[in-house]
Amino acid sequence: MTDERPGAGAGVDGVLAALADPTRRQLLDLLADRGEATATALAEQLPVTRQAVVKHLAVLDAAGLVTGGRVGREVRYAVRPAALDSTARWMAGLAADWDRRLATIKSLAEAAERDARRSGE
Amino acid sequence: MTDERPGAGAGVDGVLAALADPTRRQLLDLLADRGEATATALAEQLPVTRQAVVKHLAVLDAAGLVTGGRVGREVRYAVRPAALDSTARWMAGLAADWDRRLATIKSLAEAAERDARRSGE
DNA sequence: ATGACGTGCAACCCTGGAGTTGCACTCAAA
DNA sequence: TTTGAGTGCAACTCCAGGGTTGCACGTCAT
Repeated sequence: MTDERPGAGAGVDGVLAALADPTRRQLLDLLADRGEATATALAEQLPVTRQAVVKHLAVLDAAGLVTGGRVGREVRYAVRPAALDSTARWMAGLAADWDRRLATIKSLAEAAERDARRSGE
Repeated sequence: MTDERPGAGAGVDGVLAALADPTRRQLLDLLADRGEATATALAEQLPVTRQAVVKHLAVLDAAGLVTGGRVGREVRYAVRPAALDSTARWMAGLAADWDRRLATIKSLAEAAERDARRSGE
């Protein structure tokens, strides 16, 4: 894992799914603080087992929110803001799109009502 | 539900949890297209029951992504971009924050290394 | 008034994922 | 070469939630 998919804005649902879990968000926060940490170290700061942390890190890694690098006999994980950032942009774009569509629909509805008022009543 | 909590940046995890489900995203897309629709109408466009749609709409409503209004014997739902937009901002802020923290940590590490190199070796 | 349509409620499966435990493996230091 | 710390793998439990079915309740039109 930790593969660098180049054209990937496709990771959005992965990021969303990853961010949906509170423990995972907490994990990311811890990582952002320390810069680097091993699964065991992180587990000590959380009310869960190391294994649980490992699984979460795997999910985060698959979502591109985190990278794991081996140093000797331990594995250091670090946060990577890129995926989060791109998802944020995607989301902002979506919000803008909704606004656009809703505005269009609203204006159409108003026009239709004007027409109806003019001819029918 | 559909309560307008004013100071709410607290809805973020609600929005994330809501957005984590693909069906729910699809539902939001359909709603953004039509502007308004009933649960039954939406269910016809999806491979799931009306009941499933109702549950999803309840979740989306609780997350503030959707509003339900009663018109006669039917309930019209509409998308509301506000919550999505605020979450997007929150996310962008978080990404920026991570960047900041990582930069700080990196510079600290480099400084420490310089020191070590100067005195020790 | 009565049938048809739309909604609401409740009980019920069933899968996925969060979490655990136990053990085997690897690497570094004594 | 042992000893211990850190990791990896696998099987297992448990429950939240996505989905369904069935029925009761309101609401509009005829």
